[in-house]
Amino acid sequence: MPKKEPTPTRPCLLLLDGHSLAYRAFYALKDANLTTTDGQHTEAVYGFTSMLINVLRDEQPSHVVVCFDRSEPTFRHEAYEHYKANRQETPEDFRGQVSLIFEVLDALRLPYLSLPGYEADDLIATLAHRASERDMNVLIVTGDRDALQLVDERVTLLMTRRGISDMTRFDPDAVVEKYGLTPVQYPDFAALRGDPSDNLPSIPSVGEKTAAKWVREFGSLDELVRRVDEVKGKVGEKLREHLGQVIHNRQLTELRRDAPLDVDVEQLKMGNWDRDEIHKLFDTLQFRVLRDRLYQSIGTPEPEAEEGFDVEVAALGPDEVASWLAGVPEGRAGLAVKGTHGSGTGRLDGLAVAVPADGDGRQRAAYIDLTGLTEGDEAALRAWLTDESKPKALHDAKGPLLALWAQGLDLRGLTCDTALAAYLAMPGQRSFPLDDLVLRYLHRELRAETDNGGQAALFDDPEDNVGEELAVRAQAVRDLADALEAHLEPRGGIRLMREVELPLVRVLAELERAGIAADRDYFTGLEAEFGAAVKQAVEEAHRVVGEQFNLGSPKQLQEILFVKLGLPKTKKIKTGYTTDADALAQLATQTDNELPTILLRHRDQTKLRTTVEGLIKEIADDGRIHTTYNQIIAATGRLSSEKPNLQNIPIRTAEGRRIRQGFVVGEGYECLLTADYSQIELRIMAHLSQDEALIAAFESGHDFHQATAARVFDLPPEQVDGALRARIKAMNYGLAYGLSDFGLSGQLNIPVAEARALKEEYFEEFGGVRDYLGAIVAQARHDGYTETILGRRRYLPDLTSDNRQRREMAERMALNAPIQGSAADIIKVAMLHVQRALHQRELRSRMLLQVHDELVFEVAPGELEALRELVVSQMCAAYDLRVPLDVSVGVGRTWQDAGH
DNA sequence: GAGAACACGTA
DNA sequence: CGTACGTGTTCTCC
Repeated sequence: MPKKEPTPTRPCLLLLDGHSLAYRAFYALKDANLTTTDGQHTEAVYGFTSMLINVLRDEQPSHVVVCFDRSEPTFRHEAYEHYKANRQETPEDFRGQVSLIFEVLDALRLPYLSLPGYEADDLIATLAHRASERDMNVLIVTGDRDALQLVDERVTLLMTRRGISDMTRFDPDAVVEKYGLTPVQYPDFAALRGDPSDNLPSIPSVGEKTAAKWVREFGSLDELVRRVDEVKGKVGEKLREHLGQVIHNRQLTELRRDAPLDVDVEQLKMGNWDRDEIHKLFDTLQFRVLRDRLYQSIGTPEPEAEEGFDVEVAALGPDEVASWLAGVPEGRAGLAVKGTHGSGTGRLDGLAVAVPADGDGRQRAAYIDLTGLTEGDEAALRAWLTDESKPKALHDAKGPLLALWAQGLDLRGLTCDTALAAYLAMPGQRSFPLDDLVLRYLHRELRAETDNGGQAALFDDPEDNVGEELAVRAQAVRDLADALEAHLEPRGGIRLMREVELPLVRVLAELERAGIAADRDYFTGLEAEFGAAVKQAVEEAHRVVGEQFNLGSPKQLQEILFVKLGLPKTKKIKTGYTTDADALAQLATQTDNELPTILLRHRDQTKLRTTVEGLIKEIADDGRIHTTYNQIIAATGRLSSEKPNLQNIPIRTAEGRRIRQGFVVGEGYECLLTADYSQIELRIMAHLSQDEALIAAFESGHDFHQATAARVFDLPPEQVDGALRARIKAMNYGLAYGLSDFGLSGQLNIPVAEARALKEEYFEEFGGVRDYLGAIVAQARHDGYTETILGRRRYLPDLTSDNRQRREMAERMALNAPIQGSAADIIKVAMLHVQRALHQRELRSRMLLQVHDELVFEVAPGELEALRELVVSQMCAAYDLRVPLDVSVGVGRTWQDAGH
């Protein structure tokens, strides 16, 4: 669930443990067996460099240094002769890779260091200490748990989890959450537990659990030693017996913060790397893909430093919230929250409010720690948050809203969501990080400004740092809301935001919170059944081919199908010839070999099995599946659904539909109801094109495809057979996607010439459609964007590209965007109206899902007919098209039964 | 190990 | 050489 709110980037020293990371990389990639052509192994240097590139990209440190161990004995060896005595010899293949890492660091102009007698950890501890004293933030990257002791308010630890780039971020809270110990307590714990990797002995029958329990109970090892007689039982005896050893361990687990390093933190500032040298080195190492990644991710030098935010933040203590909120000036406040959210719920830890500047022009903000509120505070905060007349702005509000709800709070008066506004301004972008938007629209850095420029003002109390960072975000959101509205206003996007997208946030949050009930036992049974079918298909395939192979590997499949069996070649793809379902179906008809059919069945069943597995994993404790809707992903204005994606649950095949039977009505409700728009995109096409023949086809009362086919082939509708209808149906739908003659021919399995002729015949009857489609592309090329019925834009700069492929792609997008996008507009409006009507009539029934043109509801007892009427009327009336909107409804115990 | 490529489900 | 998505698996990287 947890999706952490991003924290602002600020100047910081990045400290890496070279050997620790190199080893991790080596072992993670050992099976990959990476070597250059002359046999030099590169697993460690490759993995280390790959990780380094990512960390530099993601963390954007201002200073960096990589610390290495030395081969000489350290002070720990002197104190304890068996220190690390159990270490295995360095693997042969690892040899020489550390010096290659040095070469990479040289070329990147990144400093690295080591010191005789000290381990990298001690150097890191020392430098972290020195940087802290200078008010810098520190980020440590290592795989060594000993570094946990260094974590504090200013020092964050990224510890590799499994491999090398899968890292956990530890701030003090995270350390406590994970280990139940503070960072300061960690070395005490490590001493008690012992450490096999350092060869520190442990106390017999005392493991991590007991060690941690003692440290928690007594607070520290010192205290435990002082009161060691209080420890009862056998373990107490063992402890007393080994106390000397533990105390000795303790001297070794402490990292030295006073290593005599002759280096000033300021010397570690990042510089520009040597492109030539990188090219040469990567040539010898034969890093091709990595070179591209390097240049792509951090190839462009930093933009010139921008100003930060000048904001005065008050960390509100107990009983200060009410009075502070009472003094908030008129005007829109910016909000920023600290917490996590996902799967229809969340948690809120803190909240920053930035208010309009008053007389002296100084920006004011407050940070409210949600964990320490008095009753009065909470009442005041609740009143302010829910006061419709207090306008507020927030970035990506749906998650915070869920977090507020989980806390028993609510939010009203939201007049701008800066992520939504940015989405409407730049619908093609797929993410909208606040710092990027701030740079783009406000020409500022997302950080606090100080009088001395550069470095952020840091408070003495590190707690205030969280507050300050959040306050900066709140202030940025406030300013950004104004800037984005000013941008959208002349482009006609304000109404769409205020009247559709913004109110929809709450509706989507309600859907996510409700979730849909799942029948876990049923799904489990289904999974087993699909699994058995997969197994059988695998066995059959192996038998037919006469050898074992991986059916899930397109690469091996190509080898089997086209080389070993010599079957006809299929469509070319990058890596050879496709083995997709179309191709396999083709092969099945072309040859006598039963393999393609077996493979198709295997694909089917595998897909179904993994779908069910994915669903089972997402069933929450309440027995329901809570998807997350993304409102700011799809370039056309549609929603998307993730974790899990409930917008692609199978429906086409009977086998697939069985999955829908696992989505059931929840406890206390009567049944599920689904309502979907029939042919909404075609109706929109009729509306937009104003083609009278198409409009007439919708009004004829006949089946639409049948009616259009009748017109094209000049037959009475009753005489249109299935084949003719299918042809025109493919045409009807294809048009909205920019279907080519070639594509149509492929789809209908007819020659291209025939497809072209069919299209001609179609357009003879529906000329308005052709005119419209041509006009829409021309308009989009002229304006640079398309527009939906509600004025939602999609920008398509490629319409004027010299590259034919790109241009034609953009043309198809231009054809489709107004149609798909208008359908998205309509169902969004429908959702708002339905939800409003449900509340107004105080019905207990609730909306659960949206699947582009379908809504799914859970019907409360006795409300079926009222709900049906409400839903149909609201959906039909959502928008006034030239043709009526048709809605069909189904009811049943499961999603499948409620289908139609 | 991460990222790309492939394959496939929905509207 | 039909649009829009999200997810799972395998393979490449060198």
